[in-house]
This record gives sequence, structure tokens and C-alpha cells, in this order.
Amino acid sequence: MSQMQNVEKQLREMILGLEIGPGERLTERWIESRFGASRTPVRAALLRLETEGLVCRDGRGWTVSPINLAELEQIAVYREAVEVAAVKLTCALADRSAVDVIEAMLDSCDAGTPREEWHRVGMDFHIELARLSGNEFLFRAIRDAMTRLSRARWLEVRDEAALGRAWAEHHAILAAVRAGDADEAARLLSTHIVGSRDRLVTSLHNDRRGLRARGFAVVAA
Amino acid sequence: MSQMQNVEKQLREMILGLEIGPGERLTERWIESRFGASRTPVRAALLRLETEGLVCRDGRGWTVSPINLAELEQIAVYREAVEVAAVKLTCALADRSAVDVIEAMLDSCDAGTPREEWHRVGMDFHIELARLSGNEFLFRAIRDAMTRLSRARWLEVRDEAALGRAWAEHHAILAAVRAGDADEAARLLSTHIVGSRDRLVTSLHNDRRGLRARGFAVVAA
DNA sequence: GATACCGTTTTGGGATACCGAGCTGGTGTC
DNA sequence: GACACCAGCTCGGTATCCCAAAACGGTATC
Repeated sequence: MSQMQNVEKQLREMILGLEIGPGERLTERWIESRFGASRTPVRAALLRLETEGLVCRDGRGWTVSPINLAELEQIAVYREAVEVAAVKLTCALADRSAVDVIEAMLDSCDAGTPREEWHRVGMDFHIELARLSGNEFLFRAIRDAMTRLSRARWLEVRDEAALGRAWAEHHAILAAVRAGDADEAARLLSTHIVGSRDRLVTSLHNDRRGLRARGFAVVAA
Repeated sequence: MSQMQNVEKQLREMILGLEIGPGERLTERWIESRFGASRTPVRAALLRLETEGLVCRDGRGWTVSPINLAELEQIAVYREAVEVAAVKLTCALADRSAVDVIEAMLDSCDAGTPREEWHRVGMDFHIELARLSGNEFLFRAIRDAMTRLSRARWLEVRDEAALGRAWAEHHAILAAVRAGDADEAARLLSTHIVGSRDRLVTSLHNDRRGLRARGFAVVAA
């Protein structure tokens, strides 16, 4: 693997894993020494992460993108449009057996599963569901949107009940897709996304002082 | 303006203006000498253009992305989802007077307007309409999609009648938005996008030999 | 005449040196 | 004590150099 991909991957993981907090300043030289690469691959990695929205320019320097509540709300609207379109396409497919793989993915999470895994599977559900549509642009749009949402979802305070509800909604969506009921799948998915957004934004809004106390920049809606 | 932005802008214009043909090989050293910049900003510009889909990696090198008919069809589906969502949002706005600006933009084209201008306004119609939604993600999605479509739309053989029909559809969409009729606007926009895609793909498919003879790589659907 | 082999050249990937702008901290003046 | 100013440092932007791998071309052999 090239140095650029290496730096990009590791830096992305550090940002998504909140090892570097939202709003934190980054210098190319720090990344250079941190990952043992020279500035050329570091700069390339930063440029790519910038297009993913994980880092942004701060005047002349680089900053880990803050958590932006207004952005989260806009992404939800975007997701709703794109995911609903994707799931409708999928419902129109002759062979929808691939939903079984996604269902198995959901079922792989149980009481003993670590929180990281729940988080990852919760995102992959939407990404893989979008992939089934066969439309590369819808897929990429959702994958990128989920990447942007990743840190916020990780910070969200989710109780057991909320997680259970999300999983039930995921299962219901898959059932509708399996039945080929596009309207029902779209309705369920739409409701799920809006509900998730409300819980997410509410949770982060309530927690914003605590988050800021942890050094995380949170921009209000 | 920095060298990187300079190279990025000029190279984008050369690619979109077909001064460098789809499928053509690019070397960093050629770009370097062509624009009088060193390889660092050249590489940065290539990385950005790669995310726009205008250039792609070809093994170890760079290639101007070919015209891909399958991609054009997928983009149309993506556009339909995103643009319809955007226009529905716009219809729900209290103040929709900004449609007048877009209408004026359309009306600025007449018989004496050069083809480049028609082409640009035809794209900007969709981009500016999306911007009205106020959703940054919907806007960027459509702007980027139109960028990817730009070269194909330029190559399309469009007769006077087709242009007139497109303009009439644009006006009809604006009228529906002005009236706040979201369903009608969505229906008109959807029809417009599907119709445009059919004409575009058909035109390029019929012309593919001529295009290849001009040195343009065209990948079949 | 075709093909296999080897040296040369080209190319992208990476490392590093240099520059100028901007920030910082310390000092001197009022 | 406050503020203005300046030196030094830091940082991104750029240019350039090196390297290994791949592409190219020529030659020798069959």
C-alpha cells in the first residue's frame, strides 16, 4: 500500500475514532512525524480527506471538521432523497436475495457485541442497502454521507431501547424490500432517517456543553 | 490565486472544453510544463479533478475520463432523486422569488447567443434551481453531477427543436415552482431529466463511431 | 521474420530544501 | 503598566531531486 493511502487510512481512522477531536488543528508536519511519511503523501491524504468533509481549511491551515448540527440536519434530508431512491430501485430488481446478507449482518449483533461493532453495522446497513440498487452514484452518495455522520453517531448517547428500535426498523425495511413493496420500504426508510436525525440532533444539542468540555467543537444548528 | 487552484481551474477547463479528449493520457510532467507549475500543485490538482470524475487513474498513470454511457444513465437516476428532492424543498419555501433570477437567466439566451452560452445556461439552470433549496448537499450533488455530464452534453447533437423543448420544459418547471405546486414541479422535472437522458444517450450512441474517430474514448452502456 | 532479452528512458511516488506569509513572544518606549 | 514594534519561529506552498517500476526500443538469436 502506498504511503498516501496509508496516511489517508490511518488519519481517517483517527478522526472518525475521535482520537483527534472535532475542531482540532492539524499541521502537515505533525502528521508527517506521526506517521513517518513525508509531506508529499501527507498533503495528498489531506486533500482527499477534505473532499470527504473530515478535515477543512482554516485560513492557511488544516482543522478537523467540527460537528455541525445544521449540517447533520441537511445531510438527513439528502440521505432521505438518495436512500429512498436507492431502495425503490432495489425493490424493482428481480433478484433481491442479497437482502439476506444484510439481514445476517444485522443479526450478527447481540448483547455481547461491542459498541464499535453496533456502530459499524448500523452504518453498513444503509451503505450495503444502497449498494444493492446497483447505482454507483446513489451508493457513493450514501457511503460518503454516512462517513460524515459517523462521528456524530458515535457521540450520540443511545440507550438500549433506541438501539432496539433502530434494529427493528432496519428489519422492517428489509422485509418490505424482500416483499418488493417499494412504497412501504420507502415510507419506513424515510421515517427511520427522520427519526434518527431527530434523536441524533437532540442528543448532541443536549450534550453540547459536555462535548465542548471534552474539547470537541460543536457548531449549533 | 495559488498555483494549485490555477492548474486545477485551467486543466478542468481544458478537459470540459474537450481541448484534451476523453480517454487521453496525461502525464504530470506534461501538465507541469504546460502550465508552468511544478509537480506539487499539479499533483494536488489531479487529486481534486479525480474526485470530480474528470480524470481517473490508469494503472500507474492518469487518463482523462472517457465518456461512459452507462455512467450517464446512472447519473440521470441520481439526478432525478436529488433534483426532485431539491425542487420539492424549494416549493415549500415561503419566498420563492429567486426563481425570477433563474427565469431571467434562461431568457438571456436568444437566437444570437453562442452555443457555449446555451450550454452553460442549460447546466446552470439545474444548478441554481438546486441552490434555491438551501440544502448544501443537494446543491453540491447536482453541481457535481452536471460537471460530470458537461462534456457529454457538449458532444450531443442537439437540433433547434430539442433546445426549444428543453427551454420550454425549464420554463414550465419554474412556473410550477413559482406556484408552489411541488408535485407538478417534481413531475415536470422528472420527465425533463429522463427525456434529456434518453436524447443524450441515444445521440452519443449513434455518434460513437464519429466520436471515436475524433479520438474520444466512448465506453458503451 | 518473429521473438526473447536487455539497456535506456519515462513516469509516478516520495523526500527534501527553500520561500514568504503569519503568528508569537519578548523588549523597549511612552 | 500598556502598547507598539521587531526578531525568530512555524507553517503551508512550491520547486526540485532521487528512486524504483514500468514502458519502450533496439539487438541478437533462432
